[in-house]
Amino acid sequence: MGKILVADDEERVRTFLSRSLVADGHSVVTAPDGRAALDVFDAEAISLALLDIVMPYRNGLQVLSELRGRGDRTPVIVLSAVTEVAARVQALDKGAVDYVSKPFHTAELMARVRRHIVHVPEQRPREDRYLTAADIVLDLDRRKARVGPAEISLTEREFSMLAHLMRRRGDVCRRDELLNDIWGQAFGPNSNVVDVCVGRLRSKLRELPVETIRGVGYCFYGT
Amino acid sequence: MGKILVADDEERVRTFLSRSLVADGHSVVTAPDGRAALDVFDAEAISLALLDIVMPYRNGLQVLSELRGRGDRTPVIVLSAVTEVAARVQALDKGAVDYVSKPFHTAELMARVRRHIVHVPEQRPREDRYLTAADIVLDLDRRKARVGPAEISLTEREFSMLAHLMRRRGDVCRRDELLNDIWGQAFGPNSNVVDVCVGRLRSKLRELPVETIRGVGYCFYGT
DNA sequence: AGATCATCGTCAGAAACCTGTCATCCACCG
DNA sequence: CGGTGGATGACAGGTTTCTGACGATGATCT
Repeated sequence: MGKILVADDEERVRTFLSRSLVADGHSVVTAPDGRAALDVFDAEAISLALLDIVMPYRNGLQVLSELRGRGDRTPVIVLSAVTEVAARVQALDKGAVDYVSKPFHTAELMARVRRHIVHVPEQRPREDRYLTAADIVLDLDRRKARVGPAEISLTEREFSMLAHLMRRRGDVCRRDELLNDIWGQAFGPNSNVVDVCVGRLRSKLRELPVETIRGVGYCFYGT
Repeated sequence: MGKILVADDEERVRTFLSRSLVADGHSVVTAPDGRAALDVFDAEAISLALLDIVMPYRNGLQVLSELRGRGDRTPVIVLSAVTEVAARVQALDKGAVDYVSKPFHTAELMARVRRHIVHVPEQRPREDRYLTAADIVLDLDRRKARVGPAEISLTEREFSMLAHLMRRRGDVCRRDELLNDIWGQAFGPNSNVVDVCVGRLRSKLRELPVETIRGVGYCFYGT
């Protein structure tokens, strides 16, 4: 039976995970960075990998891509402190079997491990902080949008809305999808919050590349 | 080819999920409670199930147990508003492939669905977003037609009409066929909606390769 | 505490838009 | 030349979306 690879740059996390996994009856190898992780794959029979996203040399997603590129189908669970939906989607689409965000509950993680034991050229070294599209730079930490020279501050709702639209740029976001993702299910379908919010956004950011798809929702076009 | 089963006691959630899944190219069946969910498994080919935990008659976990008891290995994703770790662990140990807690983000859930689905649906393998013929590229999501450099937006009706003609390019579409396929049978044969719609289309898209077959209907010629 | 301010959901009216009908005109066919 | 079927422009009714005003709420400041 193969081992479980734990790759994380933090010593503390590595030992903690090792201990939990061993206590659960698995055998474990660890690696402190992406390069080392890949080396482990060459050297040992790995039956499941836990990869942190943030790591030196190669991040978890890059390791994942490289593995899949080699045709290696070992199940991978991606760990990350990043809660962004985009990261999750990216990881899963790249072939991770699961995505768990830190802080995680040990028992849950162990259950997920048990479950799965028996997978872009888009380099994103550390730029998780800014979301850019079509002249707009959205600062995810400060909740501000920069359009050319001007910096515009957004309210909570406006910010979530814009971020969502920008992440899914090119795709049509249905009204109910936006409602669900930004407001949660606390709203009846007869509310026009979404429209109002888009309206406010449009009046703050002149020339916002968001078009209305009548009867459906909105779409952020532009690269 | 199998469908995705959505079992949840809340109407709102069911329709929301259906819509999202359909938009993602899957076909969907729903069930309002556990008993109905099991019936669906007997009646249809299901390639993945989304089960809410809280449901009448049988809850999601019971449904899951019963399925596994029968030897059915269909992947199941458990949904729940319950955030307790215990519930998660239980679900995963019972054989769920994933556990997603509400409120969830649509894009993430869709990614998880894509991840776990057994038979990739042929409805929309994702490249089907554009329909191309004779200099015209039709964006099926945004309801827009691109002719050379120009992008023209279409109304719902115009869009359906053009899509229909383009898909059946080379064939003659009879008037009553179009009426039936696009408008449904709610129209008497003495209406000229079809003509008007084609007319509007022709005036929006100059050089539309659609010819009139006198006494019969219309035909999109061109490759 | 009281005052002030920003945020945000609701609402109602306005604006924009969609779409079927109709009357009229035109092209084709015999 | 008459007749039929198709094209076209105007219009009206209905629907969707936008927008500005308002009030509730909660945070911040004095």
